[in-house]
Amino acid sequence: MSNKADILIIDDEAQIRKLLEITLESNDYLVSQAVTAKEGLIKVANHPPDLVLLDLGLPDESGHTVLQKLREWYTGPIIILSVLSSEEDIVKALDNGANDYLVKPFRTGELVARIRSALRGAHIESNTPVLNFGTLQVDLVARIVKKNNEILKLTATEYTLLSLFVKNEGKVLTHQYLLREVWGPGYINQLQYLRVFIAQLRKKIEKDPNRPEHIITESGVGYRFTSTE
Amino acid sequence: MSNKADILIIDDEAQIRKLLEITLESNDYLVSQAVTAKEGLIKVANHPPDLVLLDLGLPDESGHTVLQKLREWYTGPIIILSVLSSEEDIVKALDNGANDYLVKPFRTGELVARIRSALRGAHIESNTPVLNFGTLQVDLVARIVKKNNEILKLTATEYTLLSLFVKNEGKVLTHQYLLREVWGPGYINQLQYLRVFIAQLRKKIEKDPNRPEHIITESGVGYRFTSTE
DNA sequence: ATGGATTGTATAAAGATTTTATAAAGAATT
DNA sequence: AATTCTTTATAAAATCTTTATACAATCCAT
Repeated sequence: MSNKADILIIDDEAQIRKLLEITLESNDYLVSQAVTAKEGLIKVANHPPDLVLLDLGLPDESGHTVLQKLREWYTGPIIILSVLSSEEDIVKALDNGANDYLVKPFRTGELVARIRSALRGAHIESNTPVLNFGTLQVDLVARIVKKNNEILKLTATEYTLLSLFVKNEGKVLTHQYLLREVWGPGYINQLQYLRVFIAQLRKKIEKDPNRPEHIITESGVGYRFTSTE
Repeated sequence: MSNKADILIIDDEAQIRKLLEITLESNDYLVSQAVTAKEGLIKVANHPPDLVLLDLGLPDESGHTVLQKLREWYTGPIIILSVLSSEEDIVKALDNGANDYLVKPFRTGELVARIRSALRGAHIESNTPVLNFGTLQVDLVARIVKKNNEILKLTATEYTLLSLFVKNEGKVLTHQYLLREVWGPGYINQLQYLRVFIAQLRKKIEKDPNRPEHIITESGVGYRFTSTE
């Protein structure tokens, strides 16, 4: 366990990656690299770095999409590097959870200072894409749910519902909110949908579906997800 | 009771201050202002804001010095706004503890996005506000009430009533007001409803429901919620 | 201070609403 | 065409709200 911070560069331009590699390594960082969005997401999931440098102009997927996917679970700092200099792009990236945004070409000294600043502000958190709730495990990246280490077969709707719950552990989620998020704004009156799927989810994830420990009913309001510990 | 973040502007240019004031207030922030370094430091000390916007070109003292003095104890986000665009200035400010650095003239949309990002990182918006009243805890966002750290099971009506009380701690709430807010305008004569639910709430939240410490009867008028400390 | 009127509390059964369980019909996917 | 998933429907169970009644405390005029 070295105390060097490791930084993942996601950028398709070889030149930029080389420049960043040299700059960062001479500043005592561990550097890993990814060329495509897909590769980047896999690398972050397999070995979450202390910081991500993300280019918005990737060949396979929009950088904004990558950012959103990362932010579903990755809590470390993400700094955007991009040739796009419009206010729209900058605001969008920052609001999607980027910590900083530098327009290419950038000055390496400034980049390194901004990296230092971002790492300083980063709270070291668990930061694993796998969330544990007693005997229940939820992997938000792989979209895999396990009970007692056995993979559960959830339908798309069931998974969407469960992911909302685990991302908001402890909070009461109202019927309306859940219906809007899972089925869309036009379905906030279809309370019955929700009831059926809550029952199905409980049947799958609870030890005893008749005495649920994870999905708690808040009568007249909604449901709350709790961990048993 | 407002949860607006408050932002302190330290800048000697009246024009900039006015521009920032209008921009920030229209984005629902509370704004205060200081014209000199000295005034700025005093204001931060007297009432630490959630975020500081600091100009480097102050008349009485260098912005870098102000930054260093602030960082001796102030841990909230500081964003530098400056006409100085040299890498040296930027690196110096960031290494002195600034969270971000924008070169003037800046785009207001970008500034506001960077403010949101900085506040997000400072966990100002994210942590749900938990109100403490002795052994009683109320989390209005998660909709969870705890007594001695145990989650209480409140019905929807009980929770609505309690939330009115905690939002108006110390104030006498009249029977009429409570009936109108909880049951609706058509129920202001149903004093009995209120009495039943006050009794139920007391049974759940009070140490000794016969000698209530939180929900105090104001005979002939209404009820008042108090914290025991 | 006493007694009657008002205001407040305690309790529980009746009524209404909400939730669960179950399963069949309809869509979508493979 | 078969399988899986989603929607709709219905009945039963559980929970919550309303209503009713009895009793206690407080207030106020005598």
